[in-house]
Amino acid sequence: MRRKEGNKEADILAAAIRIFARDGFHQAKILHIAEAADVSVGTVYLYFENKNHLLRKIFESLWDSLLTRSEALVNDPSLDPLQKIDGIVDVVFDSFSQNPSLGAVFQKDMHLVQRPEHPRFGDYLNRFMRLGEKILREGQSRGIFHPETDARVTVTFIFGGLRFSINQWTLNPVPENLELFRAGVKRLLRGGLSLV
Amino acid sequence: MRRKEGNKEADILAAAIRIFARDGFHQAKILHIAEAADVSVGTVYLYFENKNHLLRKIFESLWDSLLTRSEALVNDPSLDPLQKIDGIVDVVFDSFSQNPSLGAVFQKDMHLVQRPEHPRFGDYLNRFMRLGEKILREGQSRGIFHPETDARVTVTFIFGGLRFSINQWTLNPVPENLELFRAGVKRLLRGGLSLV
DNA sequence: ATTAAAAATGAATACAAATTCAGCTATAAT
DNA sequence: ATTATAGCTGAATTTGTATTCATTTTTAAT
Repeated sequence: MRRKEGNKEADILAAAIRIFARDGFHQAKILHIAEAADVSVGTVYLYFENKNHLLRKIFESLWDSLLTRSEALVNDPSLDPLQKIDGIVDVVFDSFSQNPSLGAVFQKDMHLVQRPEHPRFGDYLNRFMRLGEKILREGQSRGIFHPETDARVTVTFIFGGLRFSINQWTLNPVPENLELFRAGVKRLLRGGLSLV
Repeated sequence: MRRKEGNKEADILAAAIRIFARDGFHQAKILHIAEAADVSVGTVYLYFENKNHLLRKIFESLWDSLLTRSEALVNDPSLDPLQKIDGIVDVVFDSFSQNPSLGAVFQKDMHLVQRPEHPRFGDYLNRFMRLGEKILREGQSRGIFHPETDARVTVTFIFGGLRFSINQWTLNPVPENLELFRAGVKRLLRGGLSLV
């Protein structure tokens, strides 16, 4: 028998993230992913059924990580709602800080898996949104958030803002800039623009 | 000679927006666009060089409209910075209220034209962002916006939030929901989440 | 009525790239 | 040393669809 050397599955997945980030899913060529992973084209198909599965795997593990961390945060009774909002911002930024390419894929290609034929991915997003809404409603019922805030609308806006911010950061992914985004977003969410 | 009947160019463009919105640019078939526009495949190529040009035309006219209206708003001396922020929100929502499909394309396919080989589209986005930053800095120098707000970061977040909000609205594009988004976003931007 | 040429058609073509698979390679077991 | 077989390769195949263009249709002018 022959033994597998290294971890080709992980190498291919990491390469796919880089190539999808650079070229976008549909422009990305399997040959380029194979080259970036230092394997042959055929090997990509030994580990992944096809190109679409590659993308789905990327989003599955991303959502798993985002949801696991966010759920822990939301259910932590030692945190107040404002700390939970900051925590969600941290969860999202920290999920991409070590892998800017993943952030670019998250922005550019999420809609490719979010289709009626793959309800799983719609569920992921809904679960994430519901966590956000839960924080907002908790803050409202405790009297520390504006009562007239529409939770659904606000969470949608925040999700879009975070996602695009991450994508813009990936254009020049230096850690200092991510910290600027992190602080700026928290500031805006807490207090808004207006001084009064 | 034969005379053109109707306005096929406009019909094709409108059909392309619908099909791109439904299927995404790369999944969309020229045949489906032709059918939706009630013309033949060949006719699409009489009016547009190729599929990419179709997408570029959509974004060109969208950006022209967004920038023209936003520039007028930002340069209106009768408005204070907070009114200008509300105005930008209105400009964006109003640009899609009559055509939800355009909103879906704006979210899903913008990155396809935003590439180094088409600097024009990078410029459009930059111009739009600079208008937003101008409003924020004006508000800060007038002492009505938080001085520690980072204009670039904040504008990026707002842009992403608006774009994703529009896209979520297009999933169920009833006017009442758009008004919920409009009011909710303005509320959040003005005062943030926290009551204190 | 006939004609000229613009407008429109859609079957045929071209082509890019995803996917396959027959053959090759490396290694664990004997 | 030999063998069996899992792991890997990449040229050849298949597939899907964008694009072309020879042909047909329409209508304005004569």
